[in-house]
Amino acid sequence: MSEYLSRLNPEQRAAVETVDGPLLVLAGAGTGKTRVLTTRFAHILMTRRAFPSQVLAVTFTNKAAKEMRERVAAILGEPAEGLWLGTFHALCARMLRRHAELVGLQSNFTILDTDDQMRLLKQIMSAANIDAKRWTPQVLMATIQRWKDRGLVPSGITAAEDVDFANGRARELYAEYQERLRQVNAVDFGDLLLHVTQILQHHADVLADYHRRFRYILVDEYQDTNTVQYLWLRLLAQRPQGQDQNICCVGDDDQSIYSWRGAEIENILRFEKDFPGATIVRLESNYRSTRPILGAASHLIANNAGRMGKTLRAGRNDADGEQVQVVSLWDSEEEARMVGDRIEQGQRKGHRLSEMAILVRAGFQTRAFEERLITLGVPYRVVGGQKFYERAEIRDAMAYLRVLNQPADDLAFERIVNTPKRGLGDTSIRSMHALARAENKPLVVAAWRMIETGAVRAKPKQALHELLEGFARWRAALPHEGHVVVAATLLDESGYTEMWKQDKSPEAAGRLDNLKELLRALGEFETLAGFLEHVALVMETDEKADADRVSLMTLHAAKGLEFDTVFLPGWEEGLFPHQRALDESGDKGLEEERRLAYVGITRARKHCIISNAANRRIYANWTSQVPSRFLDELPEAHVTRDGGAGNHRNKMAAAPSAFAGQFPLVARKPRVIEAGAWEVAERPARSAGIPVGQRVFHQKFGYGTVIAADDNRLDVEFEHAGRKRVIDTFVEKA
DNA sequence: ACCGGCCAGATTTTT
DNA sequence: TCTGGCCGGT
Repeated sequence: MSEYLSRLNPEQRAAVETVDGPLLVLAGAGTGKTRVLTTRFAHILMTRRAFPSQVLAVTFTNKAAKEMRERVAAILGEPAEGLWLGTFHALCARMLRRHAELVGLQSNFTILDTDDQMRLLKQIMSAANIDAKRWTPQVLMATIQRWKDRGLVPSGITAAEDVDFANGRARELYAEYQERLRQVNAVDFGDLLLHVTQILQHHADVLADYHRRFRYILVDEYQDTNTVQYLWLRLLAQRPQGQDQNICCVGDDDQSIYSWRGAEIENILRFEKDFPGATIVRLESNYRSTRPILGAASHLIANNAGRMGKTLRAGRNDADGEQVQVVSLWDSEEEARMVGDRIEQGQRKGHRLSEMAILVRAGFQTRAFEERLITLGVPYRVVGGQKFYERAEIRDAMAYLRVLNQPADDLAFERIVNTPKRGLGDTSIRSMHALARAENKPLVVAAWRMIETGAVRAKPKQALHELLEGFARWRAALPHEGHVVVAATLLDESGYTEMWKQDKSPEAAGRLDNLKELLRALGEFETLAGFLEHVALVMETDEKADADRVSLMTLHAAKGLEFDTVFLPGWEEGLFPHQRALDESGDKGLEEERRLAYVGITRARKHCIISNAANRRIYANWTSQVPSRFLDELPEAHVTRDGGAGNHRNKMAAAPSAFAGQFPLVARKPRVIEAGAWEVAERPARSAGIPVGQRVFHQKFGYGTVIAADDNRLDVEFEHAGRKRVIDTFVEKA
């Protein structure tokens, strides 16, 4: 037996060796999904069932694609060349470049970023006289994206579906948007899938060609596919009667957390119907986490209806371990202190910071933890957040490069024509637009025309002339000077770098560094066009995961990662589950939130600490928070509860737990420390019951008398500020 | 053409 | 509380 097969357990082997016919692999968290996928890929090649170019392997992220490529190469013992392995978008971009003319594009089309899309939509909306206050371009963009996710072209949208926006004009605006994109030879992300699907549907010869080419199809994270991705896959996988449909989809319905982006969990639930005769293999042996962690996660997710059904078993020999801990705290600041303290304790025990993570529901939550970690001097990194290629200076520079590459890229030209300021305001740009539209020519052509005809004032005219001549010069220099040198020259001569050198804001220096980094990245590509394609599709730089740092990120960003220790703060109603998910999607929304909780817990290998705060500052004021219903859904057998502060939901938890004190980490120590040493001046007494009639002092409102008390909230008649409701920890007895 | 002040909004975001 | 987008003044 081949060596690579011997390393698999029986269920994994079944998933690898079932090569012919449709196969769905339901892979629970930590069950070796990636190993199965890559081994299967290699197995197909090793057994000579197909050449590398005859396998189509699709992922959602570039990271996953990269990892698969590397691991397949490792098994094969040589770099895997000529593969069709990549993200949905990258593969579609590749296909679309080959057949662009079938949808009215040229093969050198531009892939727009969201800024460009937004600008285009704003133009279209204002041209259509839509009240931008009532109907925002953001909403229109989301609407169009959702249609594209569903594989709908403008003509495919029924009037009934078009009622939400601008009195049923969204469809018309969508059509106009698509038309404008075609005029500027550009596509947005959604178009990559949409156009290719259209091509495959309407051009039998093209489809037949891909059918001949792809003998095996592998799909990762199938639970996250949206409708258009599903259609695309089905078109490629479906074969005439009698031929095997060799499609293998790997996924986990319990980890579907992207419905708000158009993902359809139904796709995975419906697999057997879509592909009759499909085999289903379940991977349930978890090699990542301890038994209590698996027990907690399984018990929680069992509250969801409509699952494929799957039970995680502990596959590790050392699976016994510490209970999952639920810690209830007074407020969000105390929560941050608790997490910070435990991180320090872990550090003292020799745990690596890179093996600890704080996973939050919403981005704003990271701030409290950042502040705390800074105070403690604990290095951390925030994963996600603003990406390199989303920064303004990078987008500007990219726009310059796009114009250099393709003069007809109107959106890019528009972005930089007055950046840095060249005295070209609204008026000049609008007349430039008008001319371009009238003659159906790109903006640059219109700009030249305006210079020739003197349709602009002297000052803007000269600035424009200088810019256009610059582009001609830089473009001419490309062949002999190379793209890196030309790019550097361009940024200097256009005045762009000078703009940031003049800028006195504290970020300016960093921006100049980023521009240097951009040039370095550009140097790794042989052509400018290749670089632009890469940036449009990848949108991330290779992160150097060098230093030993705590990771801070959203639960969404954490999918697919794992850590020894995971902190899951903020388990409070309204925050997690998030109110908006409940409002907008009801029970479905709740179930997705629960899956998110499941994803969070299953990131942990050994220690999982869940917390909630009774009070949290949201925007300006303190709000009292009800503990999350998910806390009640955790099984007592695997959970230790500590700290009753404000735990209204579960009275039992307020009583000392039978396990309290058994583990050093569970002790109430953190709270004792903070009470004595932290913010004593500002936050003196923990209420300890302030009686009605008590005279009190408040930092902001001054002196007053308590007239009513309701749990932790006090109604106080202040001598100067009047009657206010305050949280009791904010006052002291006077 | 540009700057400063005011008001609304504030989840998640693989490409 | 903080930020970003829009409007009105210079």
